[in-house]
Formats: sequence, structure tokens, C-alpha cells
Amino acid sequence: MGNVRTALFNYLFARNQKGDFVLRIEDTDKERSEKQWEDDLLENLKWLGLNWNEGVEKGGPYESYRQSERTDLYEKYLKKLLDEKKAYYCFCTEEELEAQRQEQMSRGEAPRYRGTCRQLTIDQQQKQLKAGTPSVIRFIMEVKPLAFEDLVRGKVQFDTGLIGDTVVAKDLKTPLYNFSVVIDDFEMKITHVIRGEDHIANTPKQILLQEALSFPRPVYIHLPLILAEDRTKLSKRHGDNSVTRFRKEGYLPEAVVNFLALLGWNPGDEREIFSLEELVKEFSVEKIQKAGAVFNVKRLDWINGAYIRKKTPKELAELSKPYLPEGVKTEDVEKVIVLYQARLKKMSEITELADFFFAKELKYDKKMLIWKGAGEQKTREALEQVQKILLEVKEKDWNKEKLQEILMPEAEKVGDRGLLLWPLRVALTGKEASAGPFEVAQALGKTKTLQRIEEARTLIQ
RNA sequence: GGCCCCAUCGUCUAGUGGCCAAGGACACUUGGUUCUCAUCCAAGAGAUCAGGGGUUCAAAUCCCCUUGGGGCCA
Repeated sequence: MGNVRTALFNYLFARNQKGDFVLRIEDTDKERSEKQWEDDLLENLKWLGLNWNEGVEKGGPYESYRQSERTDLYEKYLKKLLDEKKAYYCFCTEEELEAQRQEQMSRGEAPRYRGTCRQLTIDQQQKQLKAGTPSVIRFIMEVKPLAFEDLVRGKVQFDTGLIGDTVVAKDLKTPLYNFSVVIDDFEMKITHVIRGEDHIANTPKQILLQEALSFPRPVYIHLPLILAEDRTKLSKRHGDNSVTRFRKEGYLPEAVVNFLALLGWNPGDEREIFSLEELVKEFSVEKIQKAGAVFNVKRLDWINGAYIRKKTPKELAELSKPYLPEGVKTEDVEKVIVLYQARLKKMSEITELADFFFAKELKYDKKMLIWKGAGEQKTREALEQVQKILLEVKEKDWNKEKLQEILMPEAEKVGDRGLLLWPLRVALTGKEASAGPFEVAQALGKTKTLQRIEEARTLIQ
């Protein structure tokens, strides 16, 4: 969810600027493999209709980059830092580090690496390496006040002295996120970094690294986080909120784009529904929100419903296919889908709403047929009356307008329209709630309609 | 614990010193439309703009402090 939203904002920004661009999406997700992460993302972006000129540059969890073809590149820069004495090997053990951290925290200081191994000479380092002592590569953080300009937050300041020398790689072949991201930005000529707010704290490290390697500094835009109900960062802990899931449940891509764009951004006026093209046109960094935004499925549902209502029967039929029994005829799908167009929040709901249409036999409690206050007898009479009338209706007149024209006066005559209409509708659908009786009858056709009324009549006998 | 970020209805938000005793949307409540459900329409409830100090003729809007929430660091 977060990574797709970030990709969307990158897309909107770049398209709005009309410049050439390359998208690089970063994510430090440690749970999934690079391959799966990338496949999911690309698939989702494609589904959403976000197409890039040059294709999306490979991102993926940076921890996995050691596997990639860029290894030599990272090694080159790592060696450069080492040669220039801007980085060094560190042989401190976990225990030593942990003890140091505890001590610092107990004294109310910032927990940071003190630079013990910085003192080591090249010879000493080599000796330890040869001996096979476990080690990491640390980058020397220059101590100075550092500020960068964030397009949505303004000036963000840090005191780099509080950070300590960061680990940039486990070894020459295994770079870590903060390092590889800097190399990638440079190599890919990234000019604008648009990413989640959770990366703000990483930015000074990356800037110092850029400076050490004489790389230009890109423009930073940090997006507000997507939050769960409990106002913490949305994560797997909160259940599956992936775009993949929403796609499977039958949310429409244009609705998801619309919804995501409005999480943390707004057009400044009161419009709510936007196409991708409109979003591109309207997008502006100044209107990006600073505070985190809670992910609200009900709002997504509403937006999705609005898009569903705009579809043609043909489009809807196509969209609902995955949620209907296999082998059903397209014309049948079109018949039933229009009944529920105004009722659907997501396409997957059609399965249950339309099952009566495809079922050979309806199963329901006969009590359901009885309109409030009416008894079994009155209900039976009503069904018989409707049956008699409908039997006379010609095949060519079998449409909802005509059926209503014929049945409505009869229902009026009874006094309480529900007495006639309710049993009819239940007989046809077997449901407490459904589309109206006339349109359902039209969709079912004369034969099936009469057959179901007969079944209901027998049931209540 | 340190640093950083943030703070308007339950939620997403409008608002960049006077037009705001705060507007819209979702959700909620009520009523209307051909039985039900939904759509649609109408109405309603819902925020002393986190709190406190300033600055100003005037502050939701600028400044400071406090509080609260979040993120990163391990």
C-alpha cells in the first residue's frame, strides 16, 4: 500500500512536471524477497495504469541488493571510501555495542557508535580481517550541523554528531540500504527523491555519504505516512492491506488511484472524484499534507461504488466475471449485473447478490415470503393472483416497465403494496434484500419467473 | 532513552492575518422516492481549530512553551 502510494506520487509529480524521469522506488521491507516484492509492485502499477516511459527501475528491498548485478558498482565506491579513509572496518562485537548503547541510554545520551575502531591502522585492520574476525564497514560521519530542504516540510535540521559512524556495508559485497540508495540515486541520475516520511531520519546519513563521494544532492520530498486505525504506521501487523488484496476483491484501479491520491494530498477545493489524467494535471507538491493519514476502507468503498456506477453494463459484466460461476453466458451476466450496479461497493460482492439468478433451485424459509402483518393465506392468495396475471403477459411485453404498469395497479388495489410485491420479490430471489421485483422478473425471464412463483406457492401450501 | 516530524468534526480534509461563532466529503441519524436493500435527493448531528502564553486593531492562520501522537535509531 505504502510503496504503491509512493509510486503514484512519483508518477503524478513527474508527469505534472512534464520532464524526463526515472522512477526508483525504495523499500526496506525485510520480510519479502526482492523478486516477489518487485513482481508485486510492477503488477500493481500496471494494473493501476501507471506506465513509465522507460519502465520502472528495479528497486526492491535493499538488503537483497548484494545479489544483484550492481555488486561491482557498490564495491567500487566502498573501496573508494576505504582508500580515502572516509570509512573503516569495525570489529566490535554485538555485546560490546549493546553494552555501550545501554550505558549511553542510561545516561540520557544519544545511543551511537563511539568510533572505537576508527583508531585502528590499516595494518591492524588487515590483520584482523585475515584472522577472520567478524566485521562491518563503517562510514565516518562528519560532525556538523546539517540541514536539507524538504519540499513539503521546509528546512529540516540535524546534528550529525548525534548519529555516530553508521554501518554502510557488512563487507565489500554486501552493502546496506543507506549506502546503496546513495549510489543508486547517483548512477540513475535521480533528481527528486519522493518517499515516505519514515526516511527522514536516514536523509542526513545519505547526504553525508553523497558529500563524501562528491555526488549532487537530489531534492527531497517526504510524504506523510499511511496510518492504521490506531494511528501507527500501516503494516502487516494490521492485516492485509496490500493493493494486491484490493485488486482481488474487485476494487477498480481508477478508484484505488483516486483514493490513494487523496491520502495526503488534496486539490484545494471540494472535488472528490478524479481520473488519473486530472490528478496529473492538478497535482502540486505544495498541497501535500504534512500529517499522517489514516487509511479508511469505508471511504475507499464509497469511491469504488461511485466508479462502479459509472460503468457500462458491458464493462461491468467483464469486471464481474471472476466473481461469478464459471461458464455463465455473457448476456446473462449483463442482465444480472445491472440489477446490482447501484448496490455494489466492490465487484466481489456480486457473487452473493447474484447467486439466486444462476441457482437451479432457491432455498429459503417459507416464513420469509410473508409480508409483515399478513398471514400464510393472504400470502398464498397474493402469489396466486400475481401468477395469474403474469401468465397472461405476452413475451414481448416482458420488461420491467410493462410489468410494473400491469402489477402496480393491482398492488394499489390491495391497499398495502407490500402485500403483493414482497412475496413476489422473495419468491424470485429468496432474499430479504434484493433488487426490485419488476427488474428481477425481467432479468429472469417469463419462464423462470413463473416457475419460481409456483415453487413459492407450493412451499407455503 | 536520544534525535526528527506532526497536531482543524470519529476519518480524509478546506483554510497561508479580517469574507470562519470554521466549509466539503466519508461514516452516522432522520425524512422522501415503486415492497426490501441500495442508489438518488433533502435535512441533522458532529471541531470551544490539543492546551497555555505572546505578536497584532484583528489569529485556526505568525512566534514561544507545554502536552499528545508518530517515525527513525538498537
